Amino acid sequence: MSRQTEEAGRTAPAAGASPAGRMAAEERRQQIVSVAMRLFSERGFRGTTTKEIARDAGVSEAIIFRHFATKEDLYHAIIDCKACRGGMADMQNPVAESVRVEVEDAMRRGDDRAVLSGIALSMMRHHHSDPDFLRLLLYSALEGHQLAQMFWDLNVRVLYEFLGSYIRERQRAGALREVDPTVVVRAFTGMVIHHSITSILWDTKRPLLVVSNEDAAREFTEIVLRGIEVGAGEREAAPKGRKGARPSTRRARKSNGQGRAGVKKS
Amino acid sequence: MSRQTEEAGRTAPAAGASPAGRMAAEERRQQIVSVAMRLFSERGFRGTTTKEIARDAGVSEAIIFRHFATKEDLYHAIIDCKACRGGMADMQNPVAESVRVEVEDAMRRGDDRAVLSGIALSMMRHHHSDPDFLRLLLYSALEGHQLAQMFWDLNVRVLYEFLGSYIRERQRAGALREVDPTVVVRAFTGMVIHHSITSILWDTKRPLLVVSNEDAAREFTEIVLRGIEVGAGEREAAPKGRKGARPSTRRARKSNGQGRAGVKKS
DNA sequence: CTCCGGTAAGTAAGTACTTACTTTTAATCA
DNA sequence: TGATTAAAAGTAAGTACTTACTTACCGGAG
Repeated sequence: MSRQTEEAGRTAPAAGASPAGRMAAEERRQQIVSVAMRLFSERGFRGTTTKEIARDAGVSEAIIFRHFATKEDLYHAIIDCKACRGGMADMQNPVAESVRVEVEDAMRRGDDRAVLSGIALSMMRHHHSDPDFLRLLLYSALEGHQLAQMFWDLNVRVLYEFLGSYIRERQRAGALREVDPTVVVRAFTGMVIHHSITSILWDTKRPLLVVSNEDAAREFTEIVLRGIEVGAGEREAAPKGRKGARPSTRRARKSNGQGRAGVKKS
Repeated sequence: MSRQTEEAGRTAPAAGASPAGRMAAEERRQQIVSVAMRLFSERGFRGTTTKEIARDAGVSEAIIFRHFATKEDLYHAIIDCKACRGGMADMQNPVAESVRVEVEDAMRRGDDRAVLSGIALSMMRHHHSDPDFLRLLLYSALEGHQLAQMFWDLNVRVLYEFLGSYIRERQRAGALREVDPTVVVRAFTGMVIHHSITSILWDTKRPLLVVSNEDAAREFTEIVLRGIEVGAGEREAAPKGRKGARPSTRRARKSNGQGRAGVKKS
């Protein structure tokens, strides 16, 4: 008993503002969702108890179940609140919208560096500003909840099509060499996402690499772009590898045409 | 139930006649560890019950606690069995050893492509041959268990030093441009690990990219290497970014420690 | 008064872990 | 050889506690 004194101030009848006394239903609902999201992201869905959520929200456990029929329901509320947002597909988010406009503008100019680093920076900023969401997503993927699938379809697939078709276009324009665009997208997003995950999840104490988001975005962009630009000596020639390496483009295009690599039904 | 007939035939120490139920202690211990590892990797440590482990091992729950004092103990047995193995640091593993020899040989020859694709291929093969371990690691990192930290220190740190110092050496030799080697390692491992995680964890149905480990290793290697090789027109010139991009090397070299000329061997 | 946000005190089904007991195995000894 | 014995593999049925979820009842604002 009286365990909630620490957090909620126990409705504190004192004249001062009671921090979490009585809330309107919708307000309380929001608060529970946000507390639950934090805890799910820390301990996973299975690893979080409704009692913990209640304690952190400063209410009794029964309140949770007044607002949400089941724990699973609470999870779905989080999805509704979060799943669709946060990626390039998020039209509602004004920040993401401005990034999209900026990136699409760079696309029109053919400024590959601005395109890639714009995307990378927007992803990294999102990851770092909302690390809980990254953890939530990872847990969701491991635990097999639908948040992961939803995020994948709503954001990742969109990004692959968006970036992939841009790369294809630039290849037709002769600016980029012939590599499977899907491989390039995977490589690029791999750098970015792995960097975020690493610095948020693993590399916290004694970090191997400390770099600002801006610098990281610039470096990654530079590596990938140099990696896929047509070289000085291969402007008009057949797309061949140099320096005695295997002509790696051949294989990739083969695996592309051979089956269902990358390109979907369209 | 004859659930236990599936795994681990019989005890075999004395003349046959073991009715497939009873095992020698060490054998049973091993079996429990392997069952637990599978379940932990599927549902996480918190999400797996000792009852489930017992059922899948075909014994009663009490047997688990005869072999392992606590559930946590069982987790530590998994660490002992798995944590140190599986990376470049694993000297016991003959396969990893041969890869290491191969890669070090390529390093001596200065064959950058063989170095990078050898490392990438070995990582990817390991991920795909033991996907449980990848999931276990991710769960471990999220749940804050020490397996993650141990793996990080024993494998990731080693790889960063190993690859990083090679890149630094090749930069001194004038073969690679001046980027922070740590950034390059992060970019490269990011491609590889993200690709593994993506294809194992997320991209299972309707995959965005289907590519063999060999092709992926070659493509990633090609992108990164072209990305960090000195360009045709910048052999002797000061290392500057081109195409109007910022000179991204500035920051990176600062954190690197500004390597002097001093060519080693090639 | 009467909603309605809030609580205390449940419940049944888990949870990790234990106890008390039986069966199998293999070495020992009359 | 074959009965004796002790240790180890195994089990059924617990214990104390936690879990998601319920029920019955407050009390202050409109």
